[in-house]
Amino acid sequence: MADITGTMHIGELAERSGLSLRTLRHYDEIGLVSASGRTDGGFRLYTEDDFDRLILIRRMKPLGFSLEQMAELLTIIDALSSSPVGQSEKLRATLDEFVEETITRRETLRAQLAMADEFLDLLKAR
Amino acid sequence: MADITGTMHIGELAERSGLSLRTLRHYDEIGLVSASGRTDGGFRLYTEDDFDRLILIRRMKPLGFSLEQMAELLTIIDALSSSPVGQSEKLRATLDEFVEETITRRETLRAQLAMADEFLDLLKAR
DNA sequence: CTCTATCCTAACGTTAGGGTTGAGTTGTAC
DNA sequence: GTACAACTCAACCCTAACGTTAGGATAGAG
Repeated sequence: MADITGTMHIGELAERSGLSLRTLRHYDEIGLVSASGRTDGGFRLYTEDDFDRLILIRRMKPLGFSLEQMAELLTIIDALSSSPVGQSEKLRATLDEFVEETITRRETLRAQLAMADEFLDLLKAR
Repeated sequence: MADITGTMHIGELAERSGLSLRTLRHYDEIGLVSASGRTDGGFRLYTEDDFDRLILIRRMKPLGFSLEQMAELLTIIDALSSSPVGQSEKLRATLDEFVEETITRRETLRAQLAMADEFLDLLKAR
């Protein structure tokens, strides 16, 4: 095995993250969260960092970002945290755009919640 | 023409409902909101009632029901409002199930909103 | 070894529409 | 009455984000 200590198979990651096996394989396929390694037999091996990435993604999902956008955002965050202390204006600008987008989408979510309540009242009135 | 007074073409309905032409045609195709008539030339004709149905659907959408489920619910509501005053236990039971489901989904929406806020905090902390 | 749970890839299916094409329809303008 | 712009039609292909088989291979306990 590629014995990186503290790795898990896809099943454990699925259970811990609450995402389906299919979803995890899909994320691996498109490169959103790739398995950090493989066993000799071909089983995906995931690390604790992979888990963290997934949690981030799960929090992003309700906002309706595409998987591609999420990948982009993760790339930016990674790059920012390992950048030579300064000199990353473009990254920060893009990050700020993301923050703006997120605020907008959050507002949409709030509006949807309101609509849901209206709808519930309507249903109950029957 | 099939001159039912107070009808509109698909374009007007689209504008008033905020839904796309494609969406309206799709809803017609699957029978979710069918045009109440057609011109001799084949243009869809929609009534004010069709508009009301659409508004209801728009309110349901954020809850994540499938179009099929929405169709079912609309059928139930229609049947209930035109039933022989009593005798509609099954319908009412199904309606109650819908209300339950709606409450659950509303809760999910609320949780997602919370996740969105967590995510925003996370982003801003960078 | 063998058994069972878990994992693999490959590939087609699904939902809710978006976009395009080429042809027909409406209603206004003359 | 005819021209014509604006609108509409059906039919098609396309997309994202998985779900769903199907048929095999692997892991690790006994």
